[in-house]
Amino acid sequence: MSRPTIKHIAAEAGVALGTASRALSGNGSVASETRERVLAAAQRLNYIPNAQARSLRSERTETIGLLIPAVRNPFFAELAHEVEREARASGLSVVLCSANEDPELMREYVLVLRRQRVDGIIVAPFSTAHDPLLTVRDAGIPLVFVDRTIPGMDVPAVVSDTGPALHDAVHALVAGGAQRIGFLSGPSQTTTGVERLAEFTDAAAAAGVETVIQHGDFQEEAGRRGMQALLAADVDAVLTADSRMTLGAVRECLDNGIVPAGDLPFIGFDDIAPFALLQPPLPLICQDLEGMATTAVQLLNAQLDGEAPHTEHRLPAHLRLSPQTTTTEAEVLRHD
Amino acid sequence: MSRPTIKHIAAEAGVALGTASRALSGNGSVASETRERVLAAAQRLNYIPNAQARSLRSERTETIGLLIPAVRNPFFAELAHEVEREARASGLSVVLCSANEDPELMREYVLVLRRQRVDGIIVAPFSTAHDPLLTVRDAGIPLVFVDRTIPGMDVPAVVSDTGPALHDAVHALVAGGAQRIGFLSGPSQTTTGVERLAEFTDAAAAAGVETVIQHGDFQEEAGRRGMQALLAADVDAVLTADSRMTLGAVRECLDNGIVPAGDLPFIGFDDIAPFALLQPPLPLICQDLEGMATTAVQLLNAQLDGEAPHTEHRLPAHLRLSPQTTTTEAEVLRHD
DNA sequence: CTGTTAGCGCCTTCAC
DNA sequence: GTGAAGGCGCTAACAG
Repeated sequence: MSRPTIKHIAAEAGVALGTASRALSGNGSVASETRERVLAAAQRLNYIPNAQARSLRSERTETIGLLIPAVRNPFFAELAHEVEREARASGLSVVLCSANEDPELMREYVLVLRRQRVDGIIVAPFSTAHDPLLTVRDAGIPLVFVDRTIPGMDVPAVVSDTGPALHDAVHALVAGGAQRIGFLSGPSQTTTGVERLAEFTDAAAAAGVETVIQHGDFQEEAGRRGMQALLAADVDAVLTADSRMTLGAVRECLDNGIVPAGDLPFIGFDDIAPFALLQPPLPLICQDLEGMATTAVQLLNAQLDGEAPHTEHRLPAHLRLSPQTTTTEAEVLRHD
Repeated sequence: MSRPTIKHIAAEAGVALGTASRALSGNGSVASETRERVLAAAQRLNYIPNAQARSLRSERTETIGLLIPAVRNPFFAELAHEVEREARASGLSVVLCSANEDPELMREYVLVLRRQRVDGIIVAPFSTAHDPLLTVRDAGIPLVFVDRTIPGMDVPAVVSDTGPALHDAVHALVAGGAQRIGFLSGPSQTTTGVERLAEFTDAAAAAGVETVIQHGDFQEEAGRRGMQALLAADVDAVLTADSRMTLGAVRECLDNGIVPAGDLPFIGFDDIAPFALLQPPLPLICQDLEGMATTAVQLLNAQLDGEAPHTEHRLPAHLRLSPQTTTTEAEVLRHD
């Protein structure tokens, strides 16, 4: 037989279709004895409700979309994991769309999500092609930005507050004797790129230390090139602004026989798995991924409940000098 | 206004609902002039078809499920990426379910996928609790195993053929002077655990080299413990059977001041990003992830087309001595 | 409390 | 080539 429907189980239980529906969904009142019979029938026939049909009626799919640049990027894999966990806690399923850093693909995925009538979308915006997201917002589909935001789009966003951590990092490097810090910055088209650069230059100015800035596009290759340039510019310490570029910079160092944080003072960005293999441990600026995911899902849920949450939420990042260092130690260091 | 439906665009174009449907879906014949009008109306109203309603009729969601132990595991993140790419090429969307290594969660996700009426499921089985998968198969839902298989379940599977690569690896270690090879093996409840162990012991016997075997559960912690034991057992070379345990073993080595493949001959498993940061480069047994993903989607598509594909597909893995080494070099080595 | 009925948005016969 | 009508599985609103 084809998949059993509510009709089948109603017949099996000897009740009307509507009664079976009420018994199964829990909405509306059913005599407990009747409900038992219906549930038993459902069990017997291995009934599994059809989510399509249900959402056709209810205008709700209990499904959200998560749009990220790439699952292969450990930072976003981790984010996806946390978002999924948090969404499940609210009874939401997640359709994960990994756009492979391709704006065209992103446009396509937005369409897929809209066709699937997801209840809302959490997106880590990575392209400068914003029009698909504008369309989503204008269609009234609940939207949340995570990791990055798009200025002027008036969409709730959850991002990291990296200022204090970058400040701590600069001071830690200076305390270690740095006089000329190289900074691998993200692209100036992104909010994170702009902010972190400003935060770094502020901290460096305050500490009275010389700086060399290299811009990149948040990709590993840019990290390599940037690192080459920094080495050529003869910096005596390095600070980075995202995980991919850190990866590239580290590899570039290693290829040149330089051990990051060993031969050259180095503070990286994001606590992703690869860095755990470095010897000595790489000091890192760590974002609160779990908090970001939790907040993002909450912001989406708030919109699903008809609220209009504040536009920007900032979660503190912190400097971690070694895997054993606690936040407290970093705090102490900050207040030196 | 709420989201436009076919009815709205039919009205806008001044045709009947059925005609609009035909024009939009391309099924059935419509005068080209009429089609133009309908398409224009759809464009004007920003019409986006409702996938739920469509699949309610068509009994097809054009969506497949991908069930993996964890996205945070780079091997599976990579697999997810490749599956998604290949699925998209066949016009299928992927619902990614990352079960966080939890059998209970896996059971839950299977239910979600069935409620969503996905057309089929690709799963990397990781639990010994097979009953949810049995239920899927018995319900006649197309199913494909990837990475691992479950003996006796008669489900098409695509796995790696690691025999030749493990053989090469043993020979490479012996050629390097190894006399007592430690092997970090997976659990004996998994096909990959059993097979790779057998392949290793065969190769070791053929090479006449002593072996020390440590079993683990494919988790990083097991890799650490296993490595401790191997060090205590005084092995002079190490070979591993999966990426997670390799990670753990490498970290354990580093924590003890031993450089894998530097101080101690070491061949790891799977070409995941973290290993790229190791100095010297870690020799690796590399699986053909792209091939596995492609084949898995093909096997699923074949079932969707009513075919009954062969049960087991094996794709060759190969030994890569360094990132620059080509397959050819490894081939040469094998035929020594 | 339960049965009946009317759609949700779409596709697909059937007539014309 | 086009219009009208029925139904996919389900929920909700209304009678009884």
